[in-house]
Amino acid sequence: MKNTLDIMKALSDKNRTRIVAALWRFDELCACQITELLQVSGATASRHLGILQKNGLVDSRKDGRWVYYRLRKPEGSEQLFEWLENSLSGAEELVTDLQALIKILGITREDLCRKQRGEACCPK
Amino acid sequence: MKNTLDIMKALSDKNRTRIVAALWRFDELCACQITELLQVSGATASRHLGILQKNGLVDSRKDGRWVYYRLRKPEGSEQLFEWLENSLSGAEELVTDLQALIKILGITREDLCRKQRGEACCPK
DNA sequence: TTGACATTTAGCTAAATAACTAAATATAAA
DNA sequence: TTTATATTTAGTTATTTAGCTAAATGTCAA
Repeated sequence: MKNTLDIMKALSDKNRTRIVAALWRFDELCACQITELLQVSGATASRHLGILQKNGLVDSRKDGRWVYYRLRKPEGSEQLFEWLENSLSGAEELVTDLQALIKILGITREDLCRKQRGEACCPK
Repeated sequence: MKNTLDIMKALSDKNRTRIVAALWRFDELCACQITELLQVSGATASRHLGILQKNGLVDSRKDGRWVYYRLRKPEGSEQLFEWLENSLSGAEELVTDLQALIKILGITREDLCRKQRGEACCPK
């Protein structure tokens, strides 16, 4: 029972659902791209990713200084994700996120991270 | 998106999930029976029922002094509930709840409510 | 009409959680 | 090796939420 509740709790936060939805569209995203998408501090993004990972909803892969995340549907959660995907289809926030992600992916990771430190540098 | 998150939030509380599971077994239960099952104050049970109702997960029917609740699956939530039912099947807490409910349903509502006021009166 | 009583609402407290900043860790480049 | 930097962890604060008690509401029965 605890596990069931934990999975729902992990998914019932707006920022974490936005992460999941982003990973539906783009197979793999790095922490800094997700930080940029959510417009929160890196530490906050990291915590949300940690909660998703702890509950088996994402996997991470370290590549040098970057950590990449991708979705992982826990055993037996197919129906939950089908519902979630249907239920969220067309959600305004996620359409906006998709557009933002396209821009974010057009920036090199180096520039993106520089941007996050506040040094003006990137194409808008 | 808000509605999707609200439904998951409503379901990711242990006591509220116990209410939903109880209503899977027994079509209709009154507030005092749910209060007895959860072993919380009447006000707390009422609040949980209110949250479920606000999010369209239960319906209520008033009969004199008693209010009866039954499940209502919101449009398009079939997969969510299928997952929830599978995911919770065999959960220890719910097996215990089922046994408790059988006893609770064996007590008249009058005695039950007297029991809740602390006056020793009921068969254990 | 009055009193009893099931349920809900209001107001409070304690615990959980999301956000931040700063420090720690780990990797790459100079 | 030293410096820069991507991510995580620690520590703090603010918000949310679950629980309680007490008061309010609505219904039944005397």
